[in-house]
Amino acid sequence: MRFEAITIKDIATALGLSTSTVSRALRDSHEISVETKKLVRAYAEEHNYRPNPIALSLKEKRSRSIGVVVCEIANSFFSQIINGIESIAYDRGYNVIISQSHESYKREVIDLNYLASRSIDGLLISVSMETTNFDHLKSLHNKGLPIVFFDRVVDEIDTHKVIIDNSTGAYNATVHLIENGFKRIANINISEHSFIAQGRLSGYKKALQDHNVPIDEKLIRYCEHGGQDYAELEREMDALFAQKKKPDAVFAGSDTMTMGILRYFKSRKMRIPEDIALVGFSNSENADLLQPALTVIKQPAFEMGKKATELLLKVIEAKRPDKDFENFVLPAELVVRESSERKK
Amino acid sequence: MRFEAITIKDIATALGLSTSTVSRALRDSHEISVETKKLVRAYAEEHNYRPNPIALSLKEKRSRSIGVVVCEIANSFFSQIINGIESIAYDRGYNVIISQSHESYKREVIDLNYLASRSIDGLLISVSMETTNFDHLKSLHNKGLPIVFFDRVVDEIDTHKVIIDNSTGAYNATVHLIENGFKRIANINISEHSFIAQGRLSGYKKALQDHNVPIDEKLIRYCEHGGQDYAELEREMDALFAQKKKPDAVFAGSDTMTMGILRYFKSRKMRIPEDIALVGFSNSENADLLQPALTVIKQPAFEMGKKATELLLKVIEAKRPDKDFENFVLPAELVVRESSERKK
DNA sequence: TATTCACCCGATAACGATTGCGTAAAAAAA
DNA sequence: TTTTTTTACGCAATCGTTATCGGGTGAATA
Repeated sequence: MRFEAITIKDIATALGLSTSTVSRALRDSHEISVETKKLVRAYAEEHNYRPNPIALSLKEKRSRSIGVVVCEIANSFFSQIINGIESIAYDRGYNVIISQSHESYKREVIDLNYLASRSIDGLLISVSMETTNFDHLKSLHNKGLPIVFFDRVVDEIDTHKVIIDNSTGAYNATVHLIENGFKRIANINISEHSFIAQGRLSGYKKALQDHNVPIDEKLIRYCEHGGQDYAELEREMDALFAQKKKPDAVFAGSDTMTMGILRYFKSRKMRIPEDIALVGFSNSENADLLQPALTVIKQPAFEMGKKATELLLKVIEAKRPDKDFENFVLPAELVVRESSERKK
Repeated sequence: MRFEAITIKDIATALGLSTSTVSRALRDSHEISVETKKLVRAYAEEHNYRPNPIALSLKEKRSRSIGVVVCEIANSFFSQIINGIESIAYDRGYNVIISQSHESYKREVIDLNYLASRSIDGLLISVSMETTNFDHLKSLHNKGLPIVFFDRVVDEIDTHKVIIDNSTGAYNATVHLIENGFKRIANINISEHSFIAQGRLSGYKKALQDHNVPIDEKLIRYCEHGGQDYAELEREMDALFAQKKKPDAVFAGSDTMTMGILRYFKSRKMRIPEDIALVGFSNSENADLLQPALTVIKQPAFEMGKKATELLLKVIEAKRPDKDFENFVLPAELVVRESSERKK
């Protein structure tokens, strides 16, 4: 079952012209007479002619499509980013091919191979949490594939990057907890190796230092898989609460983990914020409807997608390689709700 | 900045062969000698040769990509469906181009034009809530584009369809409310014209009839835009509660509306389920974390995406058109939680 | 009258890969 | 030895489009 469309050749034979003439007429070349143009345009319009993008791609050596790799699209933060990406790509005539790594390094490598073989013009990627070796990305980058990193970026590759100000976001959240009277603030973070976790950890530590709260390394824990796997999160939480000096607040380092921790507390009948306060990174639209309404650090995901795409298209459409790369930093916003209410 | 890959021609000149020989060697043709094959394969391997999919598409008149149109990807139900779609498409070597209609008819038409111009091999679509005229779809279908509908299907177009058993889902939810002692059960539904709303409404009515609860048309309301726009939902809810005989339970017809209604109740300080019970269609992963934990009708979204994709690929890859179309119906599952607890 | 331009258009090659057909050389059969 | 067959490869067309080059016609200029 195939779906056949009208071609320039069809128009040419129908009107007794050559394909070159038809092509030029449609592109409004000055070397075609006004009558011929009219004739061709009318026929094309009538038969709903659309240039074959595949033929164009082959000729122009560009596919007008960009690849996107994220860990998971069923995650508010990333689906909002994708909305931002699509909003720009769509306007500029690019289509977007989305792949999910599901936080697996292996899957990320496969995804990239696949995208490269689909001859994408450029790549937008937020690397998986498992990824510590970046050779697959370096190799593509060296071959000249335009790449823009967003959110989880790779320091060692020199290109545009769009990130959240993780450090300030974490700082503000931690300060907020300190000011509300919490003393033992735990930090459950994503993979220790990740760029994101490092920023968030530094903001957390700086806030404690600035307020003369001692840093207790036992209150800092990491989930290598970012809490995609609830069992992993549960293990880390159990370890955290098995300690003698228990935390009175938890600051969570990702959307999935924030929800997972909330689930953990509820299952253990821990009252929030009376027994334990909770603040976390989250872009859920419904954080205000949760029990309790959650204090979150919200990230400008849509803007991030937009900005990353704009930068990528700039590189793709640049006549000559530009070595002047941007490191664009977007602010995170603290939204205060019940889950971090002042200790009585 | 362009990203150049090795071609068959490069291999041919490097080895002093013709492109035909190289092509045949790579496809393991019997008319190429064993040594030549070895030579070519080794060179291709070493230089990481990948056939150019665009050139193949042009030759084979197929793009190995399928278009997907949904209203919104930042919606658990649809992002889970997309996960299902990708899981199959990926394995079969197809890539997926996703477009969002944002529940706008106009945008849906633009999306389809765009996808058609990108020469997709097939289309998976859940039509927008605004869409009542299906000419844009009929036209593509008549031109031979393989289409499979999912969730929000179009009756008048004869092709494969994958739907949820909306009627039974709604029936079970309504019966559950009746059995828990609720008497005046309102139904807030999506656009009245939609296939989905009709199924859900019929299940709702049947449940009332089977239990001798009178049907009160004043308790049935529709949101044309499906609650994407909170103001619209608010207007309908205000109208519902402005009545003398107020409802004691609400059954909501979509994910967005369920969340919107919960927000509405909370903002009016209405207690759930004491003042008003709530049950709704929702695929949110976190319905159990809400206040109160929400009784939902959960749909097998991932399965739906898988099934629809399998059917589409069957049509695309069929040698000859098959007129025997499936109407695949998936069950919805009622998950009981606090928001519909028995009246004291 | 001869030359020079515009003007308008067609033929051809190219993008990368596949494929039917043709053919030289080697091997097998007569 | 001659003829036939087999082996192993190259040529060229094709998919749809555009860029380059070249050419014919008629009018304006020398």
